Amino acid sequence: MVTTKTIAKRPRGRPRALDRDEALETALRLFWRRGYEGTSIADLTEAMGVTPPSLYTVFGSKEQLYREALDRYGATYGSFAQRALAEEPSARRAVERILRGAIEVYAEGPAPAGCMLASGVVACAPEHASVAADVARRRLATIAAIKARFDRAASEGELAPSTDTQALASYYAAVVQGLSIQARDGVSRKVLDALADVALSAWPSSRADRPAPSP
Amino acid sequence: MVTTKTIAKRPRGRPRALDRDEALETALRLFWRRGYEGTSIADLTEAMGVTPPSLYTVFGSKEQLYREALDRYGATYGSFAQRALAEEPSARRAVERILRGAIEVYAEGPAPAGCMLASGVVACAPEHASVAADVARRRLATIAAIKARFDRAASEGELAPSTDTQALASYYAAVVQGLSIQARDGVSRKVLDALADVALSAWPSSRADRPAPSP
DNA sequence: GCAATAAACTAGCGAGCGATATTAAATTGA
DNA sequence: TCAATTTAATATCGCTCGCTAGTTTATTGC
Repeated sequence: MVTTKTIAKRPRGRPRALDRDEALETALRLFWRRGYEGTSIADLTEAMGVTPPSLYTVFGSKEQLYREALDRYGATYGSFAQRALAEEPSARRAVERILRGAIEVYAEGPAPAGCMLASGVVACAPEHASVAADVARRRLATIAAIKARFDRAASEGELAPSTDTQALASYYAAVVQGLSIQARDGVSRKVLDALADVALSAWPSSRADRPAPSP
Repeated sequence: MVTTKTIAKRPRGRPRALDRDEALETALRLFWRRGYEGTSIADLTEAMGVTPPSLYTVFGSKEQLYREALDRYGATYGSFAQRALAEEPSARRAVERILRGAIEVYAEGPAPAGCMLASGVVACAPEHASVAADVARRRLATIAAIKARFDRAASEGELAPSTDTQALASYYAAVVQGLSIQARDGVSRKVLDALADVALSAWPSSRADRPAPSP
């Protein structure tokens, strides 16, 4: 699925000069840094070292290439969230790992800064509405994944059964989205880490045993 | 400063047919909804009901028009934050009003959704780097304004002197930025309000009197 | 009324956009 | 060796981009 398997006998015609995987990584980084509308076919083909027809033969269209780049982002740089949700023993620890992982990728990533999804297509021309809807869907899916982990935590007793898991998931997703913007704006890693500390202090069990005081 | 004063005697030539203020509001809404790169001069002139030369006579260039639209946004739709910081008696109440005000504007605004600044130019083509830098500068200025209010609160005793006001300001700014993205993605106002409740529970004085328990 | 002034519109600039028809090059099967 | 097959590069396509030179229209001062 990732590459043309070397097992299959070489097909008939002229062999591919363009390495699909490598070209996709190149596209990912360009789209990540410049966004969908800010990246042109000329930018992409130049960075890949090919001419437009090759790109279109392999990827179909700019929009299809972008979606594949989003898939790849989710499977690589952006995979820290679902890995944390799947691997950590508690929802609380998963959230902490997500925030630290986000800072790691957003502030120290390969070249750009911020999240390709959170800081991807947000406002755009109406002719790109379907791309924007796709990106929005992926963002919402991340929130849903966090909520699912919180629901499990509620059923297991880690969180009170009355916990508003939807709100809590949206909340931590919002923090991650804010981290993405501020990482791009050049806010230092030290401040981002302290920001995450504050965000983690809102975890319900930290205050479950007493009512919130009114200032 | 806002309009050509009616006191001054009419200038010599043909009078302006394009209402500057009205045209700027039109531009603001288009840029807000579609972003800088997603809005074309043709979009703008069509919506204003004029031809390109009129726009260029009045506003100079697309980039200058965008910056003026950002100014106008800050003075109108986006003014809730600095008004809250200036008017509320405590930093805590200012923060609460900022979050509620953000939800109000982002989820119920005139037509678009989200914040023109937070969801404005984030990733873009290198030729628009100066616009991106301007937008980033405005976002950072908002954080600085919140921090200044927190510093005052620390000096007045509302916050502990040891409070990391920079982190706390970045944190609430991040929440607002996340609200902007999620409002655009169609997250319901009910969830956004509950999200804000969680965010407010991280306010330091809510937990200042005891150490955070480790789960 | 008429020159001066200023803003409006017509028409189109050069450049870049995403995408492709056409042709040349490289490999396999017979 | 050579037809068949597949990909790569050349050379654009039609369109839209931000922007403007040149002309027309509306108003004021004299």
